[in-house]
Amino acid sequence: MHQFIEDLAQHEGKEVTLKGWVYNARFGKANIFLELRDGTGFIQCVISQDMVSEEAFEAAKKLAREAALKLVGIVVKDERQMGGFEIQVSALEVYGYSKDYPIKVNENEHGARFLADKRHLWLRSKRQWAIMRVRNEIIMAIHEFFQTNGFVQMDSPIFTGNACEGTTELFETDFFGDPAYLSQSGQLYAEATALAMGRVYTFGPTFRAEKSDTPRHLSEFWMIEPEMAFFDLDMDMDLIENFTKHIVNRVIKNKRVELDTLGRDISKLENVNQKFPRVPYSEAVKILRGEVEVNGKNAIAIQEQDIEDAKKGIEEKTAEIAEREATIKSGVKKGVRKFNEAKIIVLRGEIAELEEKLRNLPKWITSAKNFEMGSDFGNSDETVLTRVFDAPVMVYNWPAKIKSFYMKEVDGNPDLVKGVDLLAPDGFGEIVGGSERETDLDILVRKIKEHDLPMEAFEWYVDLRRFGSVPHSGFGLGLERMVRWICDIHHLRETIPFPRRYGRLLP
RNA sequence: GGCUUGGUAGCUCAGUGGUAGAGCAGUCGGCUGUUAACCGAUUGGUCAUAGGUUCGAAUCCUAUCCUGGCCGCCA
Repeated sequence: MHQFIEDLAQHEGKEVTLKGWVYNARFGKANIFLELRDGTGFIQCVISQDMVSEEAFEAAKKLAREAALKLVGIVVKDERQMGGFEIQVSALEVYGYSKDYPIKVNENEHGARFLADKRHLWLRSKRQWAIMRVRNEIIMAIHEFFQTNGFVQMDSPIFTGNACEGTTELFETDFFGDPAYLSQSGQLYAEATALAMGRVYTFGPTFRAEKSDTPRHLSEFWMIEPEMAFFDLDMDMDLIENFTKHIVNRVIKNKRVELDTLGRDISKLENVNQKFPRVPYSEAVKILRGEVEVNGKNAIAIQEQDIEDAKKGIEEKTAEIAEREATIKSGVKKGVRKFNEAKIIVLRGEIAELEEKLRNLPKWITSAKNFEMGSDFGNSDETVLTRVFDAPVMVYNWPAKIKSFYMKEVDGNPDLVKGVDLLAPDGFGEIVGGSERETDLDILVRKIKEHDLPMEAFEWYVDLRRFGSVPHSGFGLGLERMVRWICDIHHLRETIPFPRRYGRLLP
């Protein structure tokens, strides 16, 4: 039996056996410092020449990044270390050596393509480790929330015979000779199970065949879809708010080390602990256009300020590069030169990002200012809109024509439907989409026809309105989008172990 | 699908008409506690591919392929 790094505080001063991999190694004449990882954490292990056998020290000299080994040693308190402890090694045994490990300790020194090709190894990096641990915590928080609130998990099928909402492109497969499609949503099935079980949720993979090559899309992702009988839109929004708060607070409580590793500003996450603003679509449009301010903040003005900040940033960074280049040319020691050269590369990268911003922001402002009442928010519109809030914001009562057929009409205003989107702050955009469902048989049938959907494929769904139709609501959460927001990650490809997206099927 | 940035050593990049460069990784040596360790030395490149302009092309032009980013479609 061996111990795990995350439990070492319980073993202070005692001997432990650890099994893991060398994350990084530093070699001195009489001391070798191994940063060991075992999946539960990272810890520095010191191998001193006079504390281990000659054979063991010789074996340790040959270790390189990602070599696998067992080691025995004493847990020693050391304030300099990240976890507060280190291991003074007394014995070690190598399982497998490793040579020329391709991924650097600082993974930022690699391009996206290179890392994607090495995903099977990239997952061993500290940053990826932290993301996957947060992802797991989010999954646990989701199950905990529903399981302790009377919900039953009811899986929806992955093979389906029809396009559920009739819009998105699906992956077609062969089901004993008939065409079958990989599920793009479990919602319609969740409605059926909710009317059987009361309150349910699905938790499963979802597939979309759109050729969307963006930071916010995957071809295969995980979706959670609760559905509740006897629930209206207001209750749905309450649930979305409580659910989101529960997840974020549990991650903050249990995954602090991982969030710190990711450099996540936790105070921003703590902003969820306030009432989420609830804004009708029509009001959101006015905010987006800059016609209405929120807490003294104007959406358009914030973007214009961003442009000025970006320009200023480019000037400052350009000046700093010139200064550092002059320092290098003036003839300095190698260490100083190297330091400055590394800084210059980082600065150039930052300038490239700011220039990208300068190319985009004017387009975003134009899009926001000229936004037409009745159309759907684009990605940049969501970013601009959410900048005036510091908590997630719920936009509700949407135009019927841009939402799905199953959403319930707003009483007295059939042009609007009782849908709600939860938009995360800081430009992370839509995380949750939900609605109160249409309960009236005749209206639902009319809408299916209006959307040109094949009635025969929806007969079973319409049955739900024939036999004890009740008000019911639900929502869908994209798991990876939640991970992305909580971890503050730019691209969804880092939020799932093996991302499947347009142009990427391996590894 | 549209717009756009790039392709130079295993990795990340500089070089923009005149002899192919740096850091990291690798290899060798040094160093009594290192934190992306440090110090010294060293290996490594048909400058994406094809064609063109030129006395001379990594650099200019054309085409093709690949890549990063933004938008659209959406969770």
